[in-house]
Amino acid sequence: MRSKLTIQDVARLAGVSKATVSRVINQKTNVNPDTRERVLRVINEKGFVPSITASGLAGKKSRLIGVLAPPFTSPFVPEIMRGVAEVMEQSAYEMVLYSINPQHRHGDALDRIIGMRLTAGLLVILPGQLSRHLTDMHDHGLPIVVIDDQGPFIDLPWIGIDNRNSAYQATRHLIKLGHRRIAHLEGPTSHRCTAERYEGYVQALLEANITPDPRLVVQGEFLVEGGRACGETLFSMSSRERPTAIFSANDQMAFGLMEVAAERGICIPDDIAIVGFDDMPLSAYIRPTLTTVRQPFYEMGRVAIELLLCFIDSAFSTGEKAREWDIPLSLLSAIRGGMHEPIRYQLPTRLIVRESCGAKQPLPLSG
Amino acid sequence: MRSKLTIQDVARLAGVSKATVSRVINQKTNVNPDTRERVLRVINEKGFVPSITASGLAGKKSRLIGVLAPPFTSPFVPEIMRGVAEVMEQSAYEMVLYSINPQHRHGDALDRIIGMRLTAGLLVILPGQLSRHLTDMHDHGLPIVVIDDQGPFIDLPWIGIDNRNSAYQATRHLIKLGHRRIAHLEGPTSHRCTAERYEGYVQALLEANITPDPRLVVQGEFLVEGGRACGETLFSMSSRERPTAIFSANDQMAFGLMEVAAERGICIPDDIAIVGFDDMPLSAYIRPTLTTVRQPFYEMGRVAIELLLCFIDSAFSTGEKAREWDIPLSLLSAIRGGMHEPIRYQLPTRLIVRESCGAKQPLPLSG
DNA sequence: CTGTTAGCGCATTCAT
DNA sequence: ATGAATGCGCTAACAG
Repeated sequence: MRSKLTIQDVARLAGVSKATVSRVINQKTNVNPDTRERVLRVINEKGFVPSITASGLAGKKSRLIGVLAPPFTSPFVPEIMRGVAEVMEQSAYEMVLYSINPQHRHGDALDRIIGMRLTAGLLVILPGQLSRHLTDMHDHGLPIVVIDDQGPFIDLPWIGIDNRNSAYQATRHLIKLGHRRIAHLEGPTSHRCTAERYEGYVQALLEANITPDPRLVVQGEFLVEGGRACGETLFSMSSRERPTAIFSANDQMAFGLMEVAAERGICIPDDIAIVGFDDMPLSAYIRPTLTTVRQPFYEMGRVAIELLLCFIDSAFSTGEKAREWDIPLSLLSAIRGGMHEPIRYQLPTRLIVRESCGAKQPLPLSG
Repeated sequence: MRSKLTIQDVARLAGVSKATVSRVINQKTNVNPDTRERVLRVINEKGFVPSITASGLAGKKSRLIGVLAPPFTSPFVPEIMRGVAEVMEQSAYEMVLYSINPQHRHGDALDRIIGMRLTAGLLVILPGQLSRHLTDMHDHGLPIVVIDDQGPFIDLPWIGIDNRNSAYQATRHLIKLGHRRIAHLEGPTSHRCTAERYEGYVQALLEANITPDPRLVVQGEFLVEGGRACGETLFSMSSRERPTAIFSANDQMAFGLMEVAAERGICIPDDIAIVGFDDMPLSAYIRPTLTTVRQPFYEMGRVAIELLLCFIDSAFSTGEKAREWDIPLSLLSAIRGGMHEPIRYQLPTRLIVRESCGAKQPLPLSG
């Protein structure tokens, strides 16, 4: 193994000064092409890798990106992280991972993280409510991008989906299949997406001249158990009142619903049609397979981290096009132009039609 | 947001020297309790957090732990990471995450990671074969702990399970249920665990005076698709030759098996009993629920990171150029507790009995 | 016990 | 276009 080299060593071997080596490393233009070549050869031959620590200290900028995420066992986190990791690999940054339990207060942890000034920016993946700390940090210049399910109502650069419209499409699908008595499993009120998905549901009903029936809207906590409870309630209704279809605000609750249905001998989709939300890995495997709204988690991760790197770069350099991202021009100009409207990017969802709703084949979402 | 403080500021506010502040921060004992108290008060009041970057540079030791992991979408990674993250939260270290695609050659990535000397140690989660780089690094003093499925045959501190015995127990369970024609779905030969699990399978057969039938051993690549192919093969056998039970070397292939069974109207467990390996989240939900060997992924993560922190601490506490690569042999053996045998922890697995094997209730593993 | 001094490896002025 | 000098925030040696 090569023993560790410093810029000093490279400078000596290449017959130049440390400053010149530093210039080459940092892609400065004011270097003689000849000299550059010589330095680069030494660097490659010896396998020199600059110390990220020292350069961070000296340059007053870090090459680490902090990622705050809930425990990986949350069903959607792995997919988001896959997108994040792929982009990070291509970048010059490394990722520092902070696992945050959303149940606990994370103010302290945040303080520690920010206070350390270890990272050049923060990607925050947080379901549920957001800490006020984050807005403070952002206002003071720390680049932050948030992925959450709260909808575009926060004051930070935000990546998410259009919950309202997605729910609208899901419900509309059921209506187009002929259902009139459509129930809705809400999530907890603490999540803003709960209200949005509910609104989309109601909107679809109204458009079809169906009067929303409050008895058909029941609430769970986004967990299987809550779905079970709701199932017990709904399936106990008299056959005249019982819904013929259910739109669940997430897949997990739909699973609970399906369990209860199986136990009671209620056939899906013949007796009851079900549509979920999220498209978890399990949803394609459970029997019957679950029709659901797919959230583009992988893309959300990619876009979020790309946006964050954008911020960081433009914070460092004076906005010269540092890289080419597939981010809409409007967004880029917003970033660079220093506009004061918050940046919000809603990624498109897609209705994945499977067995649980009784449709024999996928229908176009916009149909 | 508090503006950034340095040790300098704290020193001034507390009326002591920078060195003293540093001593307090680093829990040195040679500080007057009174002085310590005063410094700590200032630190807390002002919310001072030392720069991990600067201290890393000056102290020649990093407070970052590198974690090399395959993409999070690998089914077992999230659980391992949960264990890792929980331990990290309690420690003074931060985690730098490197996502490594096991398909690609990861030598380059490793070089970059190691060369950067960013991290004080490495936790490596790698299915499949291990890079030789890692052993080199370790021999030169970089603390490393490996979690993999290769069995205890590598020269690095290792956390894993007893594949052979686990497979033995799984097969034995099927035998105790009365099965004599038991097939085995192997994994790819590139994984050492494949051979081990096969050995455990054969051993159980032999102990029960069952002659292993080579036609009943088929191979997949640990993926659902491979399981499907194996299913086609096995279920096409004549009723006299067809196995009555199958032990699959992992759950994913068992899923493929179950799909084919469903398509052919073969009933699990009445027509065929199935046991898997891993206990993936899906395994408890798929119908029928899958009997399988549970790998303690969460615990593996915990134990691995704890062991690694142990190494790192003991490397630091000996004080002598602990982070240099050309570490004295004496120190290396000290890290290993003076023993020269490599450190290997095999965590216990557990057979989770569910519906797919036909047993009506859990049987004790040791029964 | 505590203050002083000297770097850690690099980026960034200044000079030239 | 290049080299010399200064300092990032902190730890570690050495004195007192």
